[in-house]
Amino acid sequence: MHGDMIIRITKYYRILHKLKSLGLERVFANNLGDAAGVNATVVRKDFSLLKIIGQKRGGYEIDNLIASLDKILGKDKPQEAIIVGCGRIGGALMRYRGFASDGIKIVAGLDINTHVCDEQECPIPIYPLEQLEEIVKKKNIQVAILTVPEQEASDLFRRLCEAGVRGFLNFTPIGLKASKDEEDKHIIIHNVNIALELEQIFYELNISDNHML
Amino acid sequence: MHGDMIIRITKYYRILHKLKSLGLERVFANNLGDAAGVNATVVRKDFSLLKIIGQKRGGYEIDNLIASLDKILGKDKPQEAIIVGCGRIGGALMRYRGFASDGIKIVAGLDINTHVCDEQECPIPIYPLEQLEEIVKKKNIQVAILTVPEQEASDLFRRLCEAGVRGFLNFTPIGLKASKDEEDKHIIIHNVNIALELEQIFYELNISDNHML
DNA sequence: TTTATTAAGTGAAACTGTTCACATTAACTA
DNA sequence: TAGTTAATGTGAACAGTTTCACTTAATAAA
Ligand SMILES: NC(=O)c1ccc[n+]([C@@H]2O[C@H](COP(=O)([O-])OP(=O)(O)OC[C@H]3O[C@@H](n4cnc5c(N)ncnc54)[C@H](O)[C@@H]3O)[C@@H](O)[C@H]2O)c1
Ligand SMILES: NC(=O)c1ccc[n+]([C@@H]2O[C@H](COP(=O)([O-])OP(=O)(O)OC[C@H]3O[C@@H](n4cnc5c(N)ncnc54)[C@H](O)[C@@H]3O)[C@@H](O)[C@H]2O)c1
Repeated sequence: MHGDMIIRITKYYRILHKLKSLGLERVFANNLGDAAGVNATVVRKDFSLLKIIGQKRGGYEIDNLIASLDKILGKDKPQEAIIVGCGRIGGALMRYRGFASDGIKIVAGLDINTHVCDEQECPIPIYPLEQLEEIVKKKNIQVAILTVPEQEASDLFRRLCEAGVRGFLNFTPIGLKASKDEEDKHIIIHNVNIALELEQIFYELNISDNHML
Repeated sequence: MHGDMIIRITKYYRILHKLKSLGLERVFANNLGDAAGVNATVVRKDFSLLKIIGQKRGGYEIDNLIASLDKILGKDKPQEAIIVGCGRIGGALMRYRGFASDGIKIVAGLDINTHVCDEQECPIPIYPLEQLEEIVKKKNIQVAILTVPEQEASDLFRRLCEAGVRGFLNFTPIGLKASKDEEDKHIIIHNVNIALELEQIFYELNISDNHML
């Protein structure tokens, strides 16, 4: 898969929905490119690789395009996730309303302390950790957000894999890695390492300073 | 700059500190590679490009290596940042203790509502938004974490640039982009888009499902 | 000493993703 | 109907990274 293509596709997807809501029916690679901040040829190349075809001189039909991208992005199936560890960031994510507009739904939280979130402001139920396997199975959960203390991370990762979770958004600084066994199951792990992002920013500023003098 | 090199360097850096604390004095590209999950030649190539030299057959001196990386990562200068928007995620970040171990310090929060954080649990002062320019200048702030509602994002971005901030960690879903004018000032923007990460995970799961059948 | 071994160092090949240049086709124009 | 234009579609050149294969230097052993 081509590097940043996924990111571009999600951008196209968002833009297409906006254009559709504006009443447009077709779109040109050029406009889509402008809106996504990439060159028109990139758009065409992406679609070409994805076997999405447009009409010579007529651009792409937005409805068709959205339907194709729906399928490619997996939006034709429910996109549900659980949050494991409902502390500071976990809690913030539980209360975040912005996921719905992307079709993503947080269906449950798991924590050793189920009183971390008061019912009123947090509409998603929090269950005790013991019910993890039960909930994953009953709700057929594929994706988990991991926001537990770092020393708990790898144990819970194993346990979630075991229970059938295949996608992870890991906020702990632990670099989770799928074992040989898990690799076969195609476990997907995305790490969000906030401290690392900050380090990189400082690094890049540092470089550009050094280059200037 | 070579793509993932920065990320690898920060990994080496962490590992080196751990090895040092274990009492080791020298390290081989091989061991460093194992610990960082990359091949030994990658380590050597990275160091070669960074003009870091080791000793044939003797490996690299950890102290020298750390000193070099300190410089490259900008750790020889104070790494201070402010948080703009001390709500759910902003607040979580303010209360996070994990940055200190990477040498990063959050020195202030800015918010339109300064009562969002009670003094006891949050040791970092929160100032009213009006004092933004004053604080940036007085404390010579280079980096800001942006965790405001998305409709405020681009205005505040401009304002922070204007005040002299050059590095941004943006948690809003708005894709901030430096204007021509700002480009010359070498503004660094890192976007953390949590919804996008989730979308990508679902997408990748979807692909691997499609490939299997 | 001489030889063998170990690990750093590096130019070049291989690979990956992006950009370019141009062929293709549909629609419009005269 | 022939010619022009506006867009898609794509093989190939290009650029950036990673990996490979080999050279070099330092140390240890014989
Ligand atoms: N808060 C931040 O700004 C921030 C920034 C970067 C990284 N992180 C990382 O994110 C993770 C969470 O950070 P936080 O600040 O939200 O911590 P936190 O202590 O506020 O939250 C952790 C939560 O996990 C729960 N928990 C503990 N053990 C558990 C277990 N075995 N199973 C399920 N739940 C369990 C706790 O009850 C708590 O609610 C940490 O690994 C931290 O390093 C946090
Ligand atoms: N919470 C999440 O899990 C989550 C996930 C993904 C993205 N985001 C994004 O992060 C941003 C913050 O989200 P949140 O959930 O923390 O929101 P929030 O409403 O809890 O926090 C926003 C904070 O910004 C302050 N604020 C408002 N206008 C301001 C201004 N002009 N200047 C300074 N401060 C101002 C508010 O007082 C509030 O404290 C949003 O853009 C959101 O889309 C949040």
